Amino acid sequence: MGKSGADLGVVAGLVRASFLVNAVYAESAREYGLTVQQGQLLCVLMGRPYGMGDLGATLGLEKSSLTGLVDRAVRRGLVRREPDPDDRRAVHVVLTEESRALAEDFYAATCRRVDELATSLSTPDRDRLAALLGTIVRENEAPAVFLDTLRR
Amino acid sequence: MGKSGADLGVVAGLVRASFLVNAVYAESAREYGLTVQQGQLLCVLMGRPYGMGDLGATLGLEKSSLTGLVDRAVRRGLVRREPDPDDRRAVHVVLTEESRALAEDFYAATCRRVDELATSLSTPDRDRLAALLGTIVRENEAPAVFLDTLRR
DNA sequence: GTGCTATGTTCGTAGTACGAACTAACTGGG
DNA sequence: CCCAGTTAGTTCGTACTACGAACATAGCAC
Repeated sequence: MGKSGADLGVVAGLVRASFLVNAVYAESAREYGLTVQQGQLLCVLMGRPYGMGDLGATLGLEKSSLTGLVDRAVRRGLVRREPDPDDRRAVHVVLTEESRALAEDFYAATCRRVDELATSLSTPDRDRLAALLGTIVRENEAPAVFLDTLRR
Repeated sequence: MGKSGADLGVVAGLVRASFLVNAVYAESAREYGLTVQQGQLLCVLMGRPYGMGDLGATLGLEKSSLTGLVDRAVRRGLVRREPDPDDRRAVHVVLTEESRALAEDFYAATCRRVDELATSLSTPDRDRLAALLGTIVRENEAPAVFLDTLRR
């Protein structure tokens, strides 16, 4: 079976829903004077500091791309590079004190907006959708680009 | 209720699933020597020609951004600007003969990859997911950035 | 036919993303 | 101890993305 029947429905649904999420993410970022990538960086770093290597793997970027992203984020005071005490080549990228609040506001605003995309669903449908997407995310090892642990 | 319980599950699920879809889309585009935006442009134009205005609305871009995207696509022979016979200010952006095949290959490859994201779901679960995402897409009037009409 | 609006383009700026080439630091074998 | 090879990040050049402001034309309404 695999590729027949309602399959295209799933595919088009996923692609178009992604398009909506991207738009909402961009709108949120803009509201906070961030680019999408900077917003994503903040959301990742809310969880914990990362080395450049891990950060690139998480965001799906080449290291050369990441250097620039972090440079610009440093210039805007969003993050800091801290030396790794155990490895003088490595750095830890960390949120600054000022940007932690910004990151949390951005995160909350983005959650609210994404949540609103699903307002037309009933509570049980939301739960079903969450479970189905959860399976996809788990099976494909989507990195922690957006926290899940602040529920309630 | 609104913001309690498993809500964050839906939000994080949507955001992370989008991240997966974006990655897959980028991988597909790369395989065909396209940028993500050029791939998106081809997918939109597969349906029908668009004027710059409609195209910007569909892709969520300002007109000034679109001019450049179309310029580069023209330079690569992906699309053509045709004069609108009824309005000498307006143009229709159209796929070229050569790029139609490319667009269809890209579309098919992307479908395959996105489909693979959901291989761990049972057929009824896929149908449920398609229905739930369909509701979100419909309620939020997601534009036709990815065709849905080639279903069997 | 003279203002108003709509359709696109141009220009300047900032940011994104990549690969190739590079530097510095760690690591393991001898 | 030392050196070869690996690993962590940066630099550089190129192409592309996206925006707003300012612009030129063409249609439209009165």
